[in-house]
Amino acid sequence: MPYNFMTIEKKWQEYWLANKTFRALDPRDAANMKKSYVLDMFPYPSGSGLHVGHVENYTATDIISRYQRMRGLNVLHPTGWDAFGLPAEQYAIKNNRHPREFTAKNIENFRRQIQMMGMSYDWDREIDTTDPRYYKWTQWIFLQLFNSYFDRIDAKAKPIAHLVHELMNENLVVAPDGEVVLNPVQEGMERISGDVRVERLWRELSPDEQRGVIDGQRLAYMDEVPVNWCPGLGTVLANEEVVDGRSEVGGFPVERRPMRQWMLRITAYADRLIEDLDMLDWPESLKEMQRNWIGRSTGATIEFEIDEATMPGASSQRFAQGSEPQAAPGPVGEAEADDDLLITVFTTRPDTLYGATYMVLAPEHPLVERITAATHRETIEAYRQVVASQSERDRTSDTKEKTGVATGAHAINPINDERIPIYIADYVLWGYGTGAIMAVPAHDQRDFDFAKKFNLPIRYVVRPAAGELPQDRAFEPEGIAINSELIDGLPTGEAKQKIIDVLSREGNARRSVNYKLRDWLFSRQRYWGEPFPILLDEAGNAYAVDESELPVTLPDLVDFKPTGTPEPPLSKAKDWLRVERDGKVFTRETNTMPQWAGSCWYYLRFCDPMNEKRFVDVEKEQYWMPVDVYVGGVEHAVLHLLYARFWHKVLYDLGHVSTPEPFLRLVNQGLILGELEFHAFQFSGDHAISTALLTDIREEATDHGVQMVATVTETRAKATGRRVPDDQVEKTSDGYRLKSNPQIRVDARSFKMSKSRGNVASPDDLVRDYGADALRLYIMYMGPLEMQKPWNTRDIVGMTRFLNAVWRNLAGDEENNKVAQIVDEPIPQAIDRQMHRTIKKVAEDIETLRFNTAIAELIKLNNEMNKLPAIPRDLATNFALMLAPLAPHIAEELWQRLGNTESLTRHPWPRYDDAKLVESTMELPVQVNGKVRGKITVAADADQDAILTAAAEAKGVQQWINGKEIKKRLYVPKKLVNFVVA
RNA sequence: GCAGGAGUGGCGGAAUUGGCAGACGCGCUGGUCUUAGGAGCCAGUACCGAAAGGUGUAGGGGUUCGAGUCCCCUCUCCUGCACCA
Repeated sequence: MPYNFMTIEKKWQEYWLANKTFRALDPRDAANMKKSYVLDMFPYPSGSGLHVGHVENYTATDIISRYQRMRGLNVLHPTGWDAFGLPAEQYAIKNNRHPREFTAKNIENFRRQIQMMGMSYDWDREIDTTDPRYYKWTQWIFLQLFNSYFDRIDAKAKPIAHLVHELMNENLVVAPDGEVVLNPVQEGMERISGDVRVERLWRELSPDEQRGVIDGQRLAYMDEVPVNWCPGLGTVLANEEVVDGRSEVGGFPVERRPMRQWMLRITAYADRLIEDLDMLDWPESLKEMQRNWIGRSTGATIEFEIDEATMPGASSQRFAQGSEPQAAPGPVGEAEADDDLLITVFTTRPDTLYGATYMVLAPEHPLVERITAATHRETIEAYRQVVASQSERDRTSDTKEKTGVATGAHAINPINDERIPIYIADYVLWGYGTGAIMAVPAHDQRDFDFAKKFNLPIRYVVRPAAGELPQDRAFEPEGIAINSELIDGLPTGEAKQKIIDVLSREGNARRSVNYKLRDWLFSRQRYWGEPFPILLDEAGNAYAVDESELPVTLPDLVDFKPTGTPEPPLSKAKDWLRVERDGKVFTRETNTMPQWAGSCWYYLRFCDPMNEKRFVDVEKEQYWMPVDVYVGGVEHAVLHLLYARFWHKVLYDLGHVSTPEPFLRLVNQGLILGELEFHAFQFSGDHAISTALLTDIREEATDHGVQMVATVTETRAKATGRRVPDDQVEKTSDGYRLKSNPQIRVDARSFKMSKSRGNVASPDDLVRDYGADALRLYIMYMGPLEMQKPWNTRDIVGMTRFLNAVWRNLAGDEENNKVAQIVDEPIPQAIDRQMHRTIKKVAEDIETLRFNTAIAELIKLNNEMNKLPAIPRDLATNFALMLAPLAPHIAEELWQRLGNTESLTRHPWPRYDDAKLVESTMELPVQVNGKVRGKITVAADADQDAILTAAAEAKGVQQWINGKEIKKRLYVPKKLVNFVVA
């Protein structure tokens, strides 16, 4: 009869809850305890409940937390619910329920499941992002963003009030493009009057202009941008919610259309978000993902004049066009004045300027209408319409041939005054750089392909430092400049500098930095999200709701369905909508915040979750932050983790938090895949196929669900795979084959768990069948935390056996009257040494998150205990303590049965004695020419000569060295002996 | 294409300042106890070989007394990004 995990686990879960065992102490109560903040990525409480991936995540941090409590640390280990979001809302609409009701039910289920796993959260700190007491502060932080701007000189956020102050004092002035810059007079320069580009003083602006300048600087601002509008769902969608031009939920078509939206100025933080990665202990791959996402590249912006003599009939008449372009994120303002027709390009290779033989504008570029020759208008317009109708995916498909059309206009290359034609083409993206390029076909493969197709000249201006120039493709690496008058012979690095220097004297170029990152589209036309704390006047100007009026609660709508138009559902809340302030009528902002909002700062709220006066108490924030270990899935590598860092930095700049980064150490747990599947491949019919012909094995969706298919190379036919049980499969030298018919090849692989595949492991079922402790152990034992690994239910039984054996050794089995013998005797020397080794190893392994080997050590020690006729009490005690972080329920029960009355949660981790680790003798392998031929056992303090002598005489060694010249005798201390013979 | 990670028995995986490859678990084989066992216990389990011995960490080459580990080349798989100028 195995131990009754059902009863024991329930008992201890109730005990922990009732006694608030895992409460973190506030700094004032913590004396001089060292703190540790151990955080999970808190769950979105979906309808399908806890996933084994959650269990992996939360078990890992639970082990760390429990271990650190035993180490005497004050541990903050909280959880909560990231509960706003589209799935709940969709479900509610479909089932005619309120999302709040559905969300509450899901939270309850998640809480039950998490508690059933024995997670040691401090439940007094539970957070729900949909609770007005929480989102009050989400709104408050939004107002911090709204009321701040990014000071480019100090590279940090400051209050808008400070900006106004500086403008009024004329330390800052307003540039023609609306940017705020240092007053040149203050810099000791004179303002040049009559220049179109002159900066203006604050007092020279009208009130409306002043407002425009201020609003244009806010970190939270409104702008007209193209968004993913999904008429079927009646909402905009984030890019990640759009798959192949259709909504991920429901599969409705998604179109790009410009809408006035709230944006957050994350681009201002691009550099700091990259630089500060260096101070973080995060996986290198994840840092790289963030760097790539931000996509910083350095180079130059260069201005090309348009040759107006070549624009016969070009007019400023507007084209009818579907989508309006987004303002260029590039640092150089657009040339607006009519007499100043310039194309600004960004390039990372200014050294190839002599090789620029044409230019390309993105089809959406506003200059296109102004420069297109009358003779080209029709083709240009037709092309622009084709592009506008294409989905993002069609447009960026990599197999696509280059397309484009000429505008008939020409530009002047500023370095050599050459006239070059201007095209539009969809391979130039409006959203990146300035939306225009100088095309250098000799040194950019894309330009090369385009030039070939349109018969444009290809001029090599860089040669490789060694070797030949290619003939049939672009030469992209750096090299030595050629055919480039001013820079001939210069290596690429110097050539770049010189070109920029020369051109910048004329004002035609400057060094610049470009980013892929765009400002964060922060509003959604949904009901189930945080309302913006914003009032709009009749002109559409935004005003912050007074802090004293927070939270702006989500109105309790009966009809919260999308309107079918871009008008958000909140516009139906007529009473809520209208607000009067100081005799003026305002309308509330009816967009809501995206799901990311709540998770951008939840880790701060955990420090002080009940505070009604502040989002987090100063002292508590200083004590707990930063998060010491943060564990979660890699799916949040760029979105959540970038957004949260951004918010944190804004709060840091404004003095609200004390650290520049929120998460010091971050670990991604590896994905748990479904069980290994075997698929046998054959043609339809019974013809076995020569399996060597099978290639490109993959999944394919059919009417009957997902199935495996493979291409048969020579015939280009398809073979389908049928799933077979593993006992029908054998491994051969050349992959897996069917036992019954070795002709048939079997493909073995694991897939992501999914309902449609039917390979989802359910924590509820597993806990019922094996218990929480066994499940925790199994998931941690599967392999290293960070690694992707396949599920295998069959293996869990190993952990069940282990726990049963521990139970037999330490608690006995009362029903079979085999009560374990716990004796108050000293621990026998051999097992004592192993116990000390285990104490050391398990601690090290938990600290380095190698839970799999920690468990292996405990299994080994228990296997040794099996052999003892009776278990010494100290050994039993230490074993229970070591097991506690990993399998807490059984450990508490054993601890109690060993005579302790209090939970072991804060009992000190057992100590090991270094002296006990050393052995008096050691066994050394003896190698001859690097091969092990024998073993010797010698005293641990034996000297080298004695060891070598013993080794030479060892059994099994003699025959390999007898009669041979020993060239070398190696003794690697405490490792081995090696004889090198001729 | 670019970037990052990985490749070790039938399966999951151990072993890293270079030093006994396969810890530990699953599975499997034999034995034992049992009315029975999805329980327990004992023994075995990388491959070839009767044995002696030989061969083995995706493949090839190199450094070294000694390489899963370090260096070079190649292959495969995973993950992310992808016309980013």
